[in-house]
Amino acid sequence: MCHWPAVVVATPAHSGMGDTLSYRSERALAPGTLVRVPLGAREVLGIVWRNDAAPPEDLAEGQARDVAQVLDALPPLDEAWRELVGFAARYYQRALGEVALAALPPPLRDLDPTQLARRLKRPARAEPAAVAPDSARALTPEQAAALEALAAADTAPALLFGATGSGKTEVYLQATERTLAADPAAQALILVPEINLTPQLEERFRARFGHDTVVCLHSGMTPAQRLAAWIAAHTGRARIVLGTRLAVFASLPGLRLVVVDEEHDPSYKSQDGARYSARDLAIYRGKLQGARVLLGSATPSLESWHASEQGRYRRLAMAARIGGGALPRLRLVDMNHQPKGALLAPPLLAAMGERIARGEQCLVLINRRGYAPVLACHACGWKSGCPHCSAYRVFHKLDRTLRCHHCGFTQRVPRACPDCGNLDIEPVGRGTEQVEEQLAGLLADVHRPDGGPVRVARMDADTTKTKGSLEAQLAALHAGEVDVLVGTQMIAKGHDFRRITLVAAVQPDAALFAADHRAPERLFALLMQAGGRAGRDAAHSGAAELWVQTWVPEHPLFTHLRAHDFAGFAATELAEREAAGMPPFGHQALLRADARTQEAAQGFLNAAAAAAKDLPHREAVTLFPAVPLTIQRVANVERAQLLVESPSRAALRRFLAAWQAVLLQCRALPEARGLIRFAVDVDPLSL
DNA sequence: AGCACGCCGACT
DNA sequence: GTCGGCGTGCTC
Repeated sequence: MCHWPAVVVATPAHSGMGDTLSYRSERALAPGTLVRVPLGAREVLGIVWRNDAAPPEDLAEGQARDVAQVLDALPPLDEAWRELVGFAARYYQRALGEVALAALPPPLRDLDPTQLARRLKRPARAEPAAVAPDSARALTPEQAAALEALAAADTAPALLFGATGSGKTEVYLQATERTLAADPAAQALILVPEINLTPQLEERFRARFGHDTVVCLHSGMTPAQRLAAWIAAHTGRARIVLGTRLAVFASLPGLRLVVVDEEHDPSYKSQDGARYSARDLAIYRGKLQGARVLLGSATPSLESWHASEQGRYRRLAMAARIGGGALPRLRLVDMNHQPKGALLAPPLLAAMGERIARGEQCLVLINRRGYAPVLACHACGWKSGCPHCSAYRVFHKLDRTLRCHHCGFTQRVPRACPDCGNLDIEPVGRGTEQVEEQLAGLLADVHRPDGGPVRVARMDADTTKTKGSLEAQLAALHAGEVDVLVGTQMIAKGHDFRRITLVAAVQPDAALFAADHRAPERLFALLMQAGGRAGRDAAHSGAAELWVQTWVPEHPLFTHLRAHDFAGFAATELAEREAAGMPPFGHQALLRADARTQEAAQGFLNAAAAAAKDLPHREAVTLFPAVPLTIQRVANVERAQLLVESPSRAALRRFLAAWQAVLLQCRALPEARGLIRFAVDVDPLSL
């Protein structure tokens, strides 16, 4: 008796192969079983998707090869997991095999059954479950109400709309606690947007639930750590998985609760490979597996907010800060009335000086790292363009380099203008390095309570790239060794800074006029989040301020920000979206192309549009002409995209599915000569 | 995606 | 004369 398992292996959609490959096996293999199968000259990891009684008809006699090995030390991946992966592949227009294999921890790919068995036998590290005494268990009335609502029979996803400092984390902890207590096999998945945010949450969860109950899953872990964590989740030994977007694919047979913290954060959308949204998949997974889904944010995505307005999600609001502290007061600085060229306006500097003199801390936010975004020659007009990208190289003064932030191309700063030899080349615009450098001088007259000079520190991707440096810098801040912290948006996120009473956004205006329709939404979230860093200590919160320097103080975004009125802001934005047929009222996908030349990229896209003429649901979608990306060339690759819109999500998905085969044919067309790759981005975050 | 096979430039 | 550049094609 012979079986014909249909096996999924790692083949991208571009391979033009079917979803599964048929192999031969002596044994019946349950769906979800991991196997090693021959593929060409290699032997690769595969997942049994079905167990067929006969080989497919189109497979010539004797063409099927034998399953090489069965990794049966591992329980098969359950049906819910396979359905999640299948859905993600269909929805995001990628090959099933690519999504399925990418969802497994990388080391699993080259482990034979013996090695795997050894890994499984390895006992869990016996570290003491240091359950710390818990000080934060007392709930505010709003937290208690949110937890009660979450426990109700209604299984619709819940949107925890909680102000910064309202205690969302405690709600996550107690929701998890209740979930685990209700069922000895229950598991919980906690998603956070950034690796940086896992350590502090990990600590809180481990303190409450014990060390071995919790495992982390994110791309910053070593392959061996990831494998161990994945196995612990898959076998049920770990009951809480805490991780970034890739953790949404963790195998969790007992999943009963999914938390998506800061659900509005764009990091949940993958930008390469299958471009999935971990937040959206978490919702789907919850439905699939009968798990509660809890989305948390002080500034929800307009998609989630809209769903909660319609009643598809339950909205649980927590407006009050723990300890009754007030949210920071908005201070807008109209830059039209400030001295020309001022980096920080005098009133802002004065306010910072007062705070520092009182022993309080300030945060200065500027969303550009480096010293200046461009270096320019005023004699001939030369600018520090990148030879490989259509972007400027950023001037980094500390190491005297010009660095392209897109392709990484780095050179020493030229002594003179490379074009005309003029010695007088100057930085244009400002970045974190410059703000840090100048602040020391601007605050020279200010003294700390102990009489010492003001201490300014900078935190951005450049100062935190070595391991442990982020932690060290945060520790220094907590210890009060820093009076002013200058940084990019990484300092706005999540971290709990007790003694900060003033947060300043130095030049946020660019986002107000960006072509990207989501830019205001992101700016609002960033400013709310940044402001939320101030006044977390209730004793100081009365005086907490969020300063924003702007050339357009009359912008409606600021009116809503001043009132901490997210609902008002969302209503305005949603009205605009509705009028324009944009998400969440309409649905979008992008077809993106990378090529040697812009002509080839656009040639492919336009040919693909033309070839879509007779496809199903073509009349339900709008195809726009191909256009170059804002940054048209990166690392000598030309980039273009084509927008697809439809009022119907289902029609869009079906159209895209039918289009896939056509796209493969279009790459062979003469007008696509020079095409390097293409990809479909469903529900893109930026156009 | 890998990994083969396959046809044209600078090296031991 | 070979090593190796990446173009094209295949993988049950």
